[in-house]
Amino acid sequence: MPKSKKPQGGRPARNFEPRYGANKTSFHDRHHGAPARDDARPERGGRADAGERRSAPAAGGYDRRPGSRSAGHRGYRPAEAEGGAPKQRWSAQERAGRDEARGIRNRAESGRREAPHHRDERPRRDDRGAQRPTGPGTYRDDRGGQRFGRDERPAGDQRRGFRDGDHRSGDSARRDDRGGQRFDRDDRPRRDDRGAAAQGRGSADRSPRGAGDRSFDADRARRSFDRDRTQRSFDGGRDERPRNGERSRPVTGGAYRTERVRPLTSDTRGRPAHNERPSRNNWNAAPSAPSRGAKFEQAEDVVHERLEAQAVQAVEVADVTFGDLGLGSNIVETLAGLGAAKPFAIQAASIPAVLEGRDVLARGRTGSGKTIAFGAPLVERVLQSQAGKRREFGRSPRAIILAPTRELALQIDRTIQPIARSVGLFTTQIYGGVPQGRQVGALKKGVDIVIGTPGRIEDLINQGKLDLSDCRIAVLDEADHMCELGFVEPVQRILRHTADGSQKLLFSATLDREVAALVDEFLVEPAVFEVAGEDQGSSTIEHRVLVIEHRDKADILTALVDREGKTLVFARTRAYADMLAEQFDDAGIPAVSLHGDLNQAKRTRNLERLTSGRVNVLVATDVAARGIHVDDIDLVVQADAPDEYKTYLHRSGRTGRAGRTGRVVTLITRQRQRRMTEMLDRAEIDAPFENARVNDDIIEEIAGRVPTAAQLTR
DNA sequence: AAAAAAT
Repeated sequence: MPKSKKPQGGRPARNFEPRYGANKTSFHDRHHGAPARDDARPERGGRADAGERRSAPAAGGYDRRPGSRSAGHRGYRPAEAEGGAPKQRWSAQERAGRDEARGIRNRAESGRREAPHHRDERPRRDDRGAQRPTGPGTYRDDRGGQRFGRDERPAGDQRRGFRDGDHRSGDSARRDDRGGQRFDRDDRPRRDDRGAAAQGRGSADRSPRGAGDRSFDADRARRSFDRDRTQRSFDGGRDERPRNGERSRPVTGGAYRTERVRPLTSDTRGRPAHNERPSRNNWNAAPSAPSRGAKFEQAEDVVHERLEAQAVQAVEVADVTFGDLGLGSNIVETLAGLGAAKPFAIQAASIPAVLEGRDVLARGRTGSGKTIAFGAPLVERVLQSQAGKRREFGRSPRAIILAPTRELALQIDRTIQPIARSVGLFTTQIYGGVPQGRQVGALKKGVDIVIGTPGRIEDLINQGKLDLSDCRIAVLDEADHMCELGFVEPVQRILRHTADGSQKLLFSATLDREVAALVDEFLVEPAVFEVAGEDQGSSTIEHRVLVIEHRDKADILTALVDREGKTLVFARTRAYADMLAEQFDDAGIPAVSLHGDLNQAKRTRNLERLTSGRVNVLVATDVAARGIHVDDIDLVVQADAPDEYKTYLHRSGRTGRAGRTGRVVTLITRQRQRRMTEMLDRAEIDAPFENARVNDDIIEEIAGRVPTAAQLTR
């Protein structure tokens, strides 16, 4: 797409959502199907505000618009861009997503064991097919299901009004409004764009798969075509894979199709908590789905069968190489240099799918190699899409990777940059807390892959300094987290700036229905992967819970971190993190903290101090809970127990990475035992609860200090 | 409560 239409017409039009008519109408509609509680939401104010602004852009908009109004000044944006103001009223889609996410969280936190009728207050969920009498097919269905049964919603809900029928009607309506120049895309917006990216530019010859690549892209288009035609019948008809128990887990993500990497073992554990756990089981409902165009079905099924067979025999996995998966030799070499000689399971599963151009949802537990799983094929694909083209000065990015924290964005770049550079592509980090200058400078020179956090990325988009219109791949790392309340809206807006039909990759160790809002709007027939057998039995992390007296807490913590290896301590608040770091320091144990109250320089430096081993103790808030990889943290201490099982999983996942051993200890008081039990149950973690006082041997043991060694080190 | 933009 020509760059020229970007800053002016293109982006604002893209943002504008004519589907719902005038603001007044949507406001009315908002009330129509929405329960009263909606009115109490704080977001409402913001939304209404945004809507107002948008309705009178020329008048009221300026005082709030950032940046200069005269050309040549920093932050200048042409007035026409006003229509593309970032803040908008919530679309039905967004609200659906928000409710979705909120519902999941609420259930996770409070209602897991509640009776099913609990959900009846949430009609949208129910008719998602969860309780549909049609049987397991409802769950299995990867088309209607994946779209969350848009055909099934009760009439009258505005949300459904938009979703009813082919979702493309909504898409094209929006496109129509953007102006005539986009009509050329209307018939096959998503697929064709993607196909063009790979096909039109000589990708196939470069691909190790050769001509196969071309057919895969064609396959994408065909599949989507098939889906459009046959969605209805799939909705009701494909019951061929009834899985026991699926109907009893209505809440979970059964709507997604899952292509298993290997047979699931955790499935059989039969924990009661599974009922309400929005993860694992339903993601594994079926190995591979014969749901696409029949012609290509077979080829793809073969691929998955192969993976499955290999995975069953763990030994056979070792036979797959990155090259086999479709990555070029430069990339393979670089991966080897990064220490990834052979693909991990999640990588073996997702790399081919990404290379095909499919949207992918993937869950692999912490430390299982997700970054490479999306990063390596992403680079390959960007490369293919540019094959034969000159890398122009000032070209706009072809891929974007979003992460929830700056440290994670940095870390992802550290992994992906060498891969990209090995094939002549450039990456840049775009995150807040640092001056824009360098980032903007890099963008001006031309960057192929952008890695960053939502705030700054959106900021630069709005300043007209980042153009995502040519961005054909978008990755959300920690996708479920990115779909949480404060995150999802900017993420959605950013994704809307990417090219029509851009490929979407969602990765997380705890991927669940929380991503529904995004999946619904942005993904087309995603492949869904998880690595089977990722239960505690196969984990290398040992979990323990210490039940302590509150007055002992400080001393016990100090005793726990007074040890040889690297220790990561999690605190609930920034202030407490600071306090603990200081306390440890005062006790002669060098420690630093990591949290959002620190400036970015300190954040980076403190994390680096742990990585480099200059300190062995880092006290962090949940800013460090997800994704952060420090090689050899062998003890994670939760000074405050987390509230959410997902947080527990991510925090504890800072240790025991890539098969190494690690230990997690959580401190709780007696009063918290019950909550803790429930949370561990959701996390599917067995951990002994042990009473501990300040000088108990158990603390020495957990710290890894046998008494004698302790004496030696003192 | 934390995180994510800058002001």
